[in-house]
Amino acid sequence: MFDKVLVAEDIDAINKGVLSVLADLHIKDVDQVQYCDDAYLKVKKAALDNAPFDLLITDLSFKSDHRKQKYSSGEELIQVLKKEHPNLKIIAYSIEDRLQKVRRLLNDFKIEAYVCKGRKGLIELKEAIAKVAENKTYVSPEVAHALSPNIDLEIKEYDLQLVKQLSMGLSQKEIGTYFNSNNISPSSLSSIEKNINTLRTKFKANNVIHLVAIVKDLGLI
Amino acid sequence: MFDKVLVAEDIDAINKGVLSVLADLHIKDVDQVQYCDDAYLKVKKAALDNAPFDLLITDLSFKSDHRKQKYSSGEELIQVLKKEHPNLKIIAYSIEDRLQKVRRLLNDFKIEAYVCKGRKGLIELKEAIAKVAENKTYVSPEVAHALSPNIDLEIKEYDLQLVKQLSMGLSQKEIGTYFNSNNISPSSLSSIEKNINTLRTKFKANNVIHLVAIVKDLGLI
DNA sequence: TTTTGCATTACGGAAAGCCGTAAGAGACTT
DNA sequence: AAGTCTCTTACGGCTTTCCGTAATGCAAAA
Repeated sequence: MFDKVLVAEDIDAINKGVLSVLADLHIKDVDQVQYCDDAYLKVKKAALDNAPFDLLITDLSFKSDHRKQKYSSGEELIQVLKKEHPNLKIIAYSIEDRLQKVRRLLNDFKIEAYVCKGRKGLIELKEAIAKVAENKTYVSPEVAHALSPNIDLEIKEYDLQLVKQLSMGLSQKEIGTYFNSNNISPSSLSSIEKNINTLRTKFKANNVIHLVAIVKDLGLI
Repeated sequence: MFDKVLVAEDIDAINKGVLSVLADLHIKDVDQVQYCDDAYLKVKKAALDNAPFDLLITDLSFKSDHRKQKYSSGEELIQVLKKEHPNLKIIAYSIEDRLQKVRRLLNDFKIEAYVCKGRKGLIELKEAIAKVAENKTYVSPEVAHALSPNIDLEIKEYDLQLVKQLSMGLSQKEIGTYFNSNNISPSSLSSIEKNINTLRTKFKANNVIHLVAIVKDLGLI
């Protein structure tokens, strides 16, 4: 089991819940922060002191407040820590259940576990900690299928860009010139029209406004 | 202080945090549910048994899962409980910090306190419980200015309807006939165009897509 | 090389949306 | 009663979007 664990989570109530789980597991050396930057600093400091953390349990989204932060999201924190401290194991503990995000964290950032905050989140978290301690990985059942290779419901990066630009108020012509100057292809008005049309039927949207609303509701942008 | 308290909150970690606060306050009789419907039933049952709850602490949004629910949000729960059990005091405990929502809960639904989940949420919750026990109200500092009378940034119900219909994919002409058949005035295409235009400048949107995206981001629809 | 398939681009007519102007309707003042 | 102000509606020209068709380019298959 782990000796030294850091918990990064802004909401104090959740923090308390996570700490209780660690207490259940008889992990003595537990530290806790409410800002990403603090997490980064604590990890750095512990490594310098030759007493590094074994495990980081972190939220993904942190409320912003008066304190200016270098790292404002758990994802940024994870990315930098995984690079600078590859031995640190990381469990993401988040309300987010979007498959694409889960996939990126697991496949690209190589985190050890992904646990969804939910009705049984703490139970799953406990299980995740045990698995990770055995050098295994863990993913909450709600999002476990994120890893199955045959999901084609995902929206491609290009389409995401497209809808995002639309949501930011650009006309289709403007998007074309924007894509063109940023070497994003295809960039012709015609292709953009065509792609938007495909997305519209894919998402069963009556028009572009509807499309953007749907995609926003799905949390894709 | 309160004798019998019910906590409605889907995420177990937060639930745990809230319960620890109630334990700190030496409140013995505490019950806890993870679904709105369960909260409703427990309150009903307790009232029938002549042992009603004094206080309900409830989240506003609940994750939906396999269990079909009659009440799917804390707001619906609050609305019905305040009507059927006017003596039950209610504290909303939510991540939501939109002023309009806070106002509606406090002014229209007459809840006793509104606490934002945040870095000091539990401390504020403790304070809120104490205040409410003294028949006072409490509002978290982050959203306290929701009650100040001079906020004119609010969007009127008509405009809300308008943007909502747009986000649902109706054309402006369709919205006109819809408004007409539902006795919402004005309903002419021209007026709808005009109102949309006003909203666009108000929210500094380049076009209607942009407008809907902005309004959705603000959580107004 | 030729063929085939797919993605990209071009174009043009129809529909929807944008915007300015102006006419009608209702309420309130003088 | 006439005037004023505001909200609503109507209309016309212009732009953007929509959608079908067709041409071009490119790469894998034959």
